[in-house]
Amino acid sequence: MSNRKASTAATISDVAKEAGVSTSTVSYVMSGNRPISKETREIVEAAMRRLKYSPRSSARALASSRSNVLGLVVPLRADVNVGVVMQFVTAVVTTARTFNQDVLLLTQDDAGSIERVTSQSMVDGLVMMDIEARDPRIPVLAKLDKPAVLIGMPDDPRGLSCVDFDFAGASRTAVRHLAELGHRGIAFIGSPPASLRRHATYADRALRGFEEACRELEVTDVSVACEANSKDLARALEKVFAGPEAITALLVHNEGLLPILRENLAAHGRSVPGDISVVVIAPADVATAAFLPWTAVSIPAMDIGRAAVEMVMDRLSLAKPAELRLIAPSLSEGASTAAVR
Amino acid sequence: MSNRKASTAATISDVAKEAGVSTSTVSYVMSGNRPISKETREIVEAAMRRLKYSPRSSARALASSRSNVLGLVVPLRADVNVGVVMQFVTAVVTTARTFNQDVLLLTQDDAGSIERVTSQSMVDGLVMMDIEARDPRIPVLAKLDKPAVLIGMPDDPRGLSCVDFDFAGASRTAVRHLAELGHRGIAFIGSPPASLRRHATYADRALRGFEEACRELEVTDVSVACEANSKDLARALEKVFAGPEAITALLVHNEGLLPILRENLAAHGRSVPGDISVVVIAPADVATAAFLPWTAVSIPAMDIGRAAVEMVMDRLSLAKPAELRLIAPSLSEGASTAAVR
DNA sequence: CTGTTAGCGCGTTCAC
DNA sequence: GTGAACGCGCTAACAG
Repeated sequence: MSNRKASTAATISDVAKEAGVSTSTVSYVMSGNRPISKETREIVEAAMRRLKYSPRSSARALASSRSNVLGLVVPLRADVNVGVVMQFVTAVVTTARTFNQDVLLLTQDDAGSIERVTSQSMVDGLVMMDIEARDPRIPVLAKLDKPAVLIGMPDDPRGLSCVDFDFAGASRTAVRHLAELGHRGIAFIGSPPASLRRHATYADRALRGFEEACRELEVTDVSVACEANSKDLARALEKVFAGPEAITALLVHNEGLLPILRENLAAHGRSVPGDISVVVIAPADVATAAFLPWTAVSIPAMDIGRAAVEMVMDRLSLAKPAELRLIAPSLSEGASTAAVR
Repeated sequence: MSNRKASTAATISDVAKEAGVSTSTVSYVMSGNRPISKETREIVEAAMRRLKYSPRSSARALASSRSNVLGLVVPLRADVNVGVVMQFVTAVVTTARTFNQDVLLLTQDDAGSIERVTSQSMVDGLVMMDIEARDPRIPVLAKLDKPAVLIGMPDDPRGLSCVDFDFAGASRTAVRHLAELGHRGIAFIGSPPASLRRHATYADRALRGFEEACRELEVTDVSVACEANSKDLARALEKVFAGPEAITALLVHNEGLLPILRENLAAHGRSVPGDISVVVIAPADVATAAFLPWTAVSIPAMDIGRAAVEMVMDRLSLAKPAELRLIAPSLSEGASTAAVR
């Protein structure tokens, strides 16, 4: 019986003694790696409960060469959107728990953290956010013996798994929707200049998709990068409306502008959607939380984060080969688009 | 010499062989727990480099009963500000690295995650954000054998270490500043109702500090909770300005409102600071990133996060007793306050 | 002082 | 269902 002073945490051999079996039996009960008779299993489980046993993760990791931890590299750049980042992080952590994995948080600027956690076997795999077109970390990751999944689509994935929202398709969907409403001049208000300069893949691809769609549909297009503040938005709109083109619609790919967009358009004498239609590319909750919901192509942060974790786990457990996955866009109509008049 | 095919990662005994010493010597070279002659040390270090040795963290953790990982519990509530959360997270991760610790990310809603990671010894200590006045997790934490630090000040810390910004003092500082400018009617626009309802300690304390300061200084006060969106802000301002009191200043403790505050005040026919003075309680970068910088009592997220980690490490390494630490507020004048006219 | 020997920490898994 | 080797690094005790 349980007559021990739990002065120190119970170990597997404490449980074995308490249950009157060997430690290997206890281990097999926990892992299920071998069939154990129902009676024995119940005795062991009761002993574990009585001793409040829980295995030391370090011992387990040492013996099994598995940490059950995933590394997640998050960006801390001023030009990325904290809201979107948090959504991804939440999705990754939540999904990881589903696979009985925990998440170690690594920051972009902590150079060498990737090598560190992987060479010390602190993590079984990695998920990386905010990938650039020619990201210098990709060769590093490709050499590792641990699976890595990129959230983003670099030019050359080097055999790494990648998953991302189809930002180009999102732009195309938005342009097509606006074109069908009769708009023949559309402006793209995009990511901050910094994001474009470093070729963050979401920024690049949304812009390219926009330009291609406009060319195909013979729509006049303007595009302008914009920081997430009122001052820069004013400058951007200035540029958009000062041009010779008659702009009657906007595609906005910059979540931080949404709270101030309507007012700034009003300052230019344009009401939404009466004078100008607006489609945004943003997480669904942000798009609908506005005073009037925006017509939006939503960034499915949860789906992307989930897919990223699934892909790491696939490579880990099933030794699946690398894959590229793009998540299809879908447009939901809000109160910010109307037929051109 | 290094004539081994690095088919599998090097271990400490590989290094020992390569250097012609015993494994304990290698260990002491790494830990510095005992003096090693310069020559030996250099031989060992060279061997480590040649074999690209890095110790398995699980083996190290098993032997030393230290994981070198801190758990960080972050809130994912809709009513907390993602920007502030990210700042804390960044501060905690950055500071943790300073102590050679990594950070495991736990989410609030993952019930039992605290017990799980501590009973499995996955973490050496915990940092918890978003504490409520009578937080149900506090008794749980107090029973653990791992040190925990709360970011927030609960009613009864039960011997846990706590650190927070002095929100009450922040409100007092702001009210005093406004009173000195001659304002005799001040409105407090606070956290979302949800935060107040669950008594998030920052929300409660900022409000209480405001009310006390107004009473002391004999200033007329109104206070209203507010969600971070335009619609609710409109309602809140309605309430503030419809009352019988002559309100000439606002104290805003809700970061999410800042991008839309100026426009909404304009809609009420009030310009800042001509008709109404505004002080905000917000992270410094948010307050200064606005079109015109706000007069602000800044939330020093970096300082708080750093202090939290330092306090966990103190308790871990130095076995220091629990302490309560409040970080003093300081007001920086921006372009949103002026003498009453 | 400097280096070594030996045992430990705790699960996992293969051979019987 | 069990015994025992194993994974890998730490450190107390001991020897030169």
